Formats: sequence, C-alpha cells, structure tokens
Amino acid sequence: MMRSVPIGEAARQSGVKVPTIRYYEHIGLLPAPKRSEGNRRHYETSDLRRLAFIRHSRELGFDIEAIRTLLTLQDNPSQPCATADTIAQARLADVVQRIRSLTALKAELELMVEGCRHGKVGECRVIEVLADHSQCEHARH
Amino acid sequence: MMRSVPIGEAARQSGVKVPTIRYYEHIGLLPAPKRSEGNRRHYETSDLRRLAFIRHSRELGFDIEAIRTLLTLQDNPSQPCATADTIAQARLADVVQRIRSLTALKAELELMVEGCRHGKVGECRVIEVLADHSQCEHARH
DNA sequence: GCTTGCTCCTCTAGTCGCTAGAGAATGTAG
DNA sequence: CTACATTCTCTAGCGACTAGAGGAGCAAGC
Repeated sequence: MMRSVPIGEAARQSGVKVPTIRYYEHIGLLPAPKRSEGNRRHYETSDLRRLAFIRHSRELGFDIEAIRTLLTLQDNPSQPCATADTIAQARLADVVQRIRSLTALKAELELMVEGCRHGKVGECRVIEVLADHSQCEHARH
Repeated sequence: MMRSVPIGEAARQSGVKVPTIRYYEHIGLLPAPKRSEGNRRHYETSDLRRLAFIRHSRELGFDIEAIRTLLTLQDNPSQPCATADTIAQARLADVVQRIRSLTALKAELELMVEGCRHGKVGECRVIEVLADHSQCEHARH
C-alpha cells in the first residue's frame, strides 16, 4: 500500500486540478500536507478523502464557505446535524429556483429562435425581442 | 418631452444600476453620452433604448461579448441575421444543458435532505453522501 | 447668502473560484 | 549525463460587476 502520493497523483485520483488543490490549501480548506526533502507535497489517504468530499460538494454547487462548515461538521461527528441539513436545504431551494428561472428563459429563447425567419437583421425576431422586453409576456424574468 | 436624463434617472428607467451603467460605458458597450457643464452624463432616448436592450440580454444570460455582437447587428439592419440566430441558439443549448444538470442535482439534494434523520453528524446522510460519491448512482454528475 | 442633503464625479480595490504563466528547482528514464 | 516531466512559489487575470474613498455640483429651504 502506498503511504502518500504527490500532488499530481492526488489530482488524478480526486479529479481536482493541481493548482486548485494548492488553492484549497492556500485558503485553508485543505490542511497543508507533509513535504518531502525536496519540498514537495505528499498526501495521505485522509487528505484524499477530504479532497473527494470537497470535489463532490463543489459538484453539487456548495460554495466554499458552506464546504468549510460541512467539513468542520464532518470532523465533529457527535454534534447535531441540523446545520448540515440547513445548508443542504438552502442549496436545494436555490437549485429549484434556478431551474424555475432557467425554464422561463428556455421558453423565451425558443420563441425567439423559432420566430426567426432567417432574413435580414432588420426583421429578425431575435433582435426585436431583445430590444423590446414587453414582447415577452408569458414568462416574467 | 424631456430631452435627456441624468444617470440616476437612466438607472431608474432601465433597471440597470448606476455603477453598472458607468461600467458598460467603460468597456465600450454603451457610447459615452454628452456631459453637462458640471461634467454630468446626460442620456438621450436612444441611449435608454440601448440600455434596455443590454439589460434584457443580460437577463436572458447572454454574455457581454455576445451582447456586443448583437448590438452591432442591431445597428446594421440590412445584414443577414444568421449570426444573431446562432448566438441565440447557442444560448438556448446552454440553458437546456444547465437545466438538465440542475435537475440531476436537485434529485441528489432531495435524497440527501430526505435521508437526514436529524440526529448527530456521525449518522447524517447529508455528510455521508458528500463524503462518498458512489452513493449517488442514479444521477451522474 | 448659507447650509443641508442628495446626486454625481473619478479612481482603486474587492468579490468568487479558480486559471494561466513566469521562472526556478527537483525527480526520473534512457 | 541529458532530456523531460513534475513540482515549487509567486503574481496576475478572468467575468461582470460591487463597494468605498474622497470630492464636486446642484436644488430647496431659511
């Protein structure tokens, strides 16, 4: 079993890019790992787990501050998980809201694109709608 | 009829904030308007129309470069509108993709939140799922 | 005239979450 | 021993604003 891996291998295993790993260390999200004689970072399994946690959280759209809190919670398993739940619920509400507004946008854009007769700009529905918001009545944004 | 309005009024009418209007001027998206004796900007109706166009485009999620192109097209009504159509279609494709990925996220987050038994962090489904990506099998992200 | 309070001016720096690049050192394969 | 890859630190840039400092202009009330 390999005890620790250099940053490039950590990047490969976690799917987080090398400069991003260093960035996470810099902002204190990931603890500074031990260094080799030649001053290179070497990551233990626990670091890789933490990195995977961060990556998954980022994929789910949590911001750095939320992840910082979630990591602190993970480090203290005996605490109540209300905070974690609240953070996840807030993120869910945000996602739901975003889907709603993007769905309205989609309808708007479809109308624009369908309405385009592929002629001159002067008669182009795309430009026309952009210039006149009141032409989007059915979807408020 | 009022010939021209100061920046605050332009902001009110367009829904674009004052510093943002100045920013748009700075990056060359909005032409520099005439100034009063006391060096204040005064906007004509044509500027307000352009500002509305920009605002609506931003609401629909077009980036500044796309808007720059769209505005140039609007200024040249005799050109074919293929470019405008392409830009709108690209934006639509992007929106559709985003909705797809957010919908997957939503499912993931719902599972997490529903699974939380509101006990201790050590048994919290939210934290658990974040730590172990393989627990999200049904929705790839 | 004078003061109060609002609007406006320019300029710089900060936000978020990275990403890119310079320039140097270290490690590894042939 | 020589390539070449990987790593190091550090600074600057991205997009689209936003915030704040420090000062000037302007309209209304006294």
